[in-house]
Order: sequence, then C-alpha cells, then structure tokens
Amino acid sequence: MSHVLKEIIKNLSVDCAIFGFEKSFLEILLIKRKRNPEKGRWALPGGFIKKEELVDQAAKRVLEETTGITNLYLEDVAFFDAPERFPLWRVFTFGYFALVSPENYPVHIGIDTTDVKWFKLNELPDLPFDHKYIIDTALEKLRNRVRYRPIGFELLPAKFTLPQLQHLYESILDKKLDKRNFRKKLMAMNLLQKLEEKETNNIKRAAYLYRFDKKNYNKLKKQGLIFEL
Amino acid sequence: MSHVLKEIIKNLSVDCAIFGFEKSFLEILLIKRKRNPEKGRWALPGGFIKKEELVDQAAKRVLEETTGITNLYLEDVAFFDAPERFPLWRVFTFGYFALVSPENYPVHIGIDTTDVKWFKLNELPDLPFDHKYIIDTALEKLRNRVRYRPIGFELLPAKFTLPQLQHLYESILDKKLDKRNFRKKLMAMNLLQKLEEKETNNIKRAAYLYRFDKKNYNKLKKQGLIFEL
DNA sequence: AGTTAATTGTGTATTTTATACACTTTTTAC
DNA sequence: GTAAAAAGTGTATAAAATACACAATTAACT
Repeated sequence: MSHVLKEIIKNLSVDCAIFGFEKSFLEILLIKRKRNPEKGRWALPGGFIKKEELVDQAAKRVLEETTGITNLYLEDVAFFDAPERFPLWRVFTFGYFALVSPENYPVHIGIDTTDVKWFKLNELPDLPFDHKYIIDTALEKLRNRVRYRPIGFELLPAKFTLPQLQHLYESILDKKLDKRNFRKKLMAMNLLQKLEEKETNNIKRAAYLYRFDKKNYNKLKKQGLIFEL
Repeated sequence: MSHVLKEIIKNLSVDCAIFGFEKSFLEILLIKRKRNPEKGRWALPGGFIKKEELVDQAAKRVLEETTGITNLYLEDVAFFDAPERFPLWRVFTFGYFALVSPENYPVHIGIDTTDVKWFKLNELPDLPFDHKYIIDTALEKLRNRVRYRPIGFELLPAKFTLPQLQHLYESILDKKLDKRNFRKKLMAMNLLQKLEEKETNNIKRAAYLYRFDKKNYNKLKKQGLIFEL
C-alpha cells in the first residue's frame, strides 16, 4: 500500500448508523472509543476519509475496521457540518446507514475500539458529538424508505414470523399497524414463503415461520420493480 | 470581517443547480467562468466553502456572489466525490438546487463571472467538470419531489395559466399528463385562485390566469400538510 | 382437568384515490 | 367563413387503502 493511500483527509469523516432487527426489536450497533476525544464512550462507528478514497468506500472500510462487518451495502444519509460538532477542529461528516439481521453480521472488536455492542433503540446510552442527531436523521430516512420499498427483505433472518416482521415495521414507523392489512399488503408482494414449521421457545400460541423468496425477488428486481435498500 | 471568515476550505465546494420555469419551459441558470480552470466556459454557479461557514450558507453566498440572486431557499441534493472531478486537486462538492420563477429573481454578473444566462434544459451547452451529472441528479430529486408535494407553488410567476403549469410538471416528469386529471388534482388542493383576466399575446384561444392562494397554503402548512420545497 | 389470558390467524365492506376517455368553445390565420 | 390550434369541462371504472371482529392455539394457573 502506497503512502498516499494511507493519508487521511483531516476535515472529512464518515459515521455509520447500522440498524439491526433482532427478536422484534430495532437495534443499533455502537462501538466503545479507544482514543480521545470521548475515549471510553459508546459512539457510532466512524473515521476519517482517506486521500484517494470515495466516501462510500470510506464508510465500508471504517465499518469493517471498527466492527469487523464486511460486505455490507451502506447508503448515504446526509452530511453533518455544524462547526462545533467535533471539538478539536472542524470535521464534516457523512452519515451512512444500513439495516441488517445481526445474526448474519457477526461483529468483533476492531481498531480504535475497545468494545462493540448492539443497543436497543430505546435503551441508547448517552452519545458524544452529534451522534444522536445522526441516528435520528438516519431513522427518518428509514421511515421514508419503508413506505414505498419492501425494505430489509434481504436482510431478515433466514426464518421469521409475520408478527416479528410487523413489529419491525412498527418500530421503524413508530406506530401501530393493522394486522390484517399489513399481511394483505405483504402477501400481495408475493415475496414470502410460508413454512411448515412454527417458532419455538414461545409463550402462548406459536406463529408460523416464513422465509424470504429470493427467486421472486430477483425476478421483480430484473423488471425494475424493486430497488436495493 | 475577520481574516478567518475569509479563509476558504480548499477541498470543499458547493455547486448550485437553479431551475427556472419561464413560458412553459424548464431552464437552468449558468455562469460563464472568469478564471481557470475551464475559464470562458458555461458552468454551474459554484465556489469554495469558507472555514467557519455552514454548507447551506456557502451555497447561498456563492449563488449571490456569482449571479446576484439573493434570499433564495436552496436545498441539498447530494455530494459529488469523484477523485478526478476537479482537475487541479481533490475537491468534494455539495450540489444544491432550487426552482424559481426567473422574473422574481433578476440576475447580474458577479465575481469570478463574465456572464449569467438562463438555458433551456434541452439546449444546454457542453459543461465542464461533472456539472452535467450534478444537473441530472438534481433533476432526479426534483422528479421525486413533485410526486408528493405541491412543488414550486411559491415560486411561480404571480399569474400563470394552467396549461403553463401542466407544462412545467410535464417538463419535470418528462411525460405527458392528462389535462382533466391534472386539473382535478390541482383543484382538490385548493391552492389556486382563478382570475377574471386571460393571458394576452397568445396565438389561438387565451387561457385564464390563476394566482397562487397564499392564505390557504399557509393554513395547510400550519397543519403540517405541506412542506417547504 | 378446566379456566384464564395472551397471542395468532383470517375476510369483507367501504372509502379514497388514480385512471381512462371525447367533445364543445374560443380565437387566429387564411 | 372556414380551417386549425389550443382551452376547457365531467363521468365511469379500476385500483388501493382503510376499518373492523371473532375464532383458534397454547401456556400458566388453579
């Protein structure tokens, strides 16, 4: 690797808001900072952009370096430019987000990091910089998305129940949905396969498991009817 | 003005795609560059961000300095980060856009500029850097907007005809609309006032003039049903 | 074993919104 | 005065979103 490739751009960074859907709850991935400023605090995975790097690439690299997550499609959310957002000098940051099934993306502790953990969205610790604001902005984007795209289907756990899925949508949209209408719309998309199995370890009545129907999804995608998250 | 306020950030700029709607056509405002690189060519109004400045402010300032347009609400489109987009060194740029009625925003030749002119979108000159791509991206954003917001109502000329307005929508969406359905939807919004006057200087049958009903617009806006462009 | 409580699962009727579609009126140019 | 171009106008149909209630399953409790 050449010297140039290692050089960073000191006034540009990326921060990643990785949302996870686990057991009906919407979560977010945070890292514990190894260095100052804000050493020891939980924060979004982030880092500086390098001299010859595209911002998208920087986001992927930074996420991998800090959390071990690789091969994830990250989407641009917005830029954050408040002059005092970083205390030492002025840093503009690009916010990125993704929605994943945590079981598909095992994490490990990376560089500049002393811990990595999923937090339920309503149990967030106090975050440094403008990271809470970045998360809120990313959530806002997720909410807009979910209205007109079958979001997150590729990112679900292999098997899931409809109540879980509805719970995910309700978490994202922050409102109750009608069970029958939700299912009707889902079924109309023709993207789910009902399995014979039911969930285990449940209290009360067990729900049927479904899996995502990749074949149909790819067919629709070819026709341009569905877009990648 | 302090020294710091004048200092620029050499690797960050803004470029403004200002769309105008004049006599049924969608146009864009370009400036002729006074300096190298690309001296003498038509390009988007743009310039570097200053050390203590928000990006939104930079966009407003740059637009005013180069074209004389003041007091215009500009909206962020996207960032552009291709390493070779600026030939001399690496510059990230933030694209901004607005949709205006040119008659409400008279232009004059500003700094670093030898000319300012509105160009019809289908009669664009060859543009330097990635400016054509920035315009296409801004148009894409405009197209998405127009679907679920009564775009541009505040920005129309004081008096306009429905065929003109329909033409605007058709230009943005790049497709024909049904006259009756278009009017039905418009009228349902309750945002237009029909005037007694008709347009002049016309060939064939003259169309009635309408004006934008600000009172109703503000009422709806207070209820959160309408958002600023 | 029977009862209670929690959760899953299922269909229809109504309202709202979007779409398709054709002729008359006005005005200018010839 | 007639031909040509554009403005103006309403209804019927299809599609999509919404509102709504009860029976089935299972675990926990007595």
